[in-house]
Amino acid sequence: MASENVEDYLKSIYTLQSKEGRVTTSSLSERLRVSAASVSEMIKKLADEGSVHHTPYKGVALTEEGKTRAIRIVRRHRLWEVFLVEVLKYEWDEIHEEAERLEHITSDKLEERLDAALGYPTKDPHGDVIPTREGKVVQFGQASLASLKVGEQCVVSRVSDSSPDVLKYASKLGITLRKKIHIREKLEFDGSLRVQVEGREHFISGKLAQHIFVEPVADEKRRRSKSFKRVRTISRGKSS
Amino acid sequence: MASENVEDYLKSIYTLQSKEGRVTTSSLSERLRVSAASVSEMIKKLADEGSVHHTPYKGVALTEEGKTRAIRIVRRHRLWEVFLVEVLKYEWDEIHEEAERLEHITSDKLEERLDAALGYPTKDPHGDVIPTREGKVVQFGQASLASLKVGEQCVVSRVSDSSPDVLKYASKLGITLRKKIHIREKLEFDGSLRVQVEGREHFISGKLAQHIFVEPVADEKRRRSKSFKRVRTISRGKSS
DNA sequence: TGATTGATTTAGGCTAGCCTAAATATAAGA
DNA sequence: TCTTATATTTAGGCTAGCCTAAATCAATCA
Repeated sequence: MASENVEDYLKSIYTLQSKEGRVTTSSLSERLRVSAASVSEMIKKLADEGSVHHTPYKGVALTEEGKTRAIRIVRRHRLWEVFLVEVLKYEWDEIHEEAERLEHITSDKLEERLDAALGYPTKDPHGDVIPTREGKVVQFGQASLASLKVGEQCVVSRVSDSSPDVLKYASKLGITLRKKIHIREKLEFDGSLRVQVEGREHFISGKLAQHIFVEPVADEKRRRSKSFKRVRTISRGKSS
Repeated sequence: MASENVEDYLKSIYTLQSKEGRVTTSSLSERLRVSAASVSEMIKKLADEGSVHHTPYKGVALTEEGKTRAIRIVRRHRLWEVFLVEVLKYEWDEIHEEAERLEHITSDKLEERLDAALGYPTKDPHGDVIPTREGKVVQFGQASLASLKVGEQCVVSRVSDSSPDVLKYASKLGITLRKKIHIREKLEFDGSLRVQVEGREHFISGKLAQHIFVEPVADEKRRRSKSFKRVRTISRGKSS
């Protein structure tokens, strides 16, 4: 496979592409903590090898091949995260760095065996979907907790893994996957919330609420029948 | 920690030191498949940072610090090997390469958790001793199968992991850890043996016999007492 | 429109490790 | 002892990725 550095670029491009649409030299520079000049060089290299399309001064986009490679790395990352939590008893805020290293040295066989040993999980410990080996990413629509109104109830389906501190704090409040949340109060001017989780009440800033994603409370029976948005499959075609 | 390359050098020096005593530029060059010139450069670097003693034109030896680091890597390598066999169901001839990569990206915490999850194993799947976290390597004396005489019996305690082919062949003959072997015949001129294992007889070359290490047959009773609370399969609470 | 500003790319350098070829040290044999 | 063969080291180069500084492009605003 490719070098670790190349893999990191591909993965970052993939993530930024899904999250923001456009991927620029500077966004990559910031994300990878590398100078814009270095990014520019690497982009040229990636374009030469056919992993990205590059329009100078405009931005990059993954080619089909680049996207496939990126998704594969994301898959490995998330499988390792499941392993770290389920088998090695890590907390969900401790796993990112470890998975970041493990993903790059994972052979096809190792990926396969790990997947099997874990029971073919479909989500990582933060609730992010684990792409299939074929590169299919089945993303269920999710609403941010920040979008709910007073009186509504919901169930936590994902917490953004962008910051370990957020994760740590969320779990301290009892906000972990599959927990039920009631919105008790909402301050419109700053988006902050008073919520109830497991019988306890907490105040949550609008900022934090944006990192927490939820689904409607479902009956045990027909759990998957509803979601706030449409179920959607991001496959090889368009992202986001 | 150090770079992957430095770690590989330290580990190789450690292994060669244990096996042959003296460690030369050329032996490292051969083992690491790198030119002698490159080895010479790296040795200078390692000497400068205090990991090895170097007498130009004579050879290298690990300092205490270098040895500690090398043993730590060996420990990680062997823990991963146990993991690959016990948890991911690899065969013992498939694990070396994977462990070779995993060992370099293993944080202290990961090492600790892995060790715990595996039930603090003391030997890897080939029978090699796993150094403790403090760097203690408890090596029990072992005789090579090649040193036994006709009529003797023994129990397999280790099989050299220097070649996957040897491992594969050995397991095909039923020669795996803790198996009992009877020496039925020995040809002195080439050291080859006729042995009985699990009721079947096989011919074994002297060369192969040198890769198989054995202990005297022990009482059934005493052997059982080892703790076996290892993770053999992964049982998980919830699978998202 | 044309100047300014910010983003991007190019130029020129650095390091870690690798290489081959050349120089040098040791050891072994005449 | 002297010569020769072999092992080791040094010299000089290469690549991948990183950097800063300088040059260039594009987009916006006067």
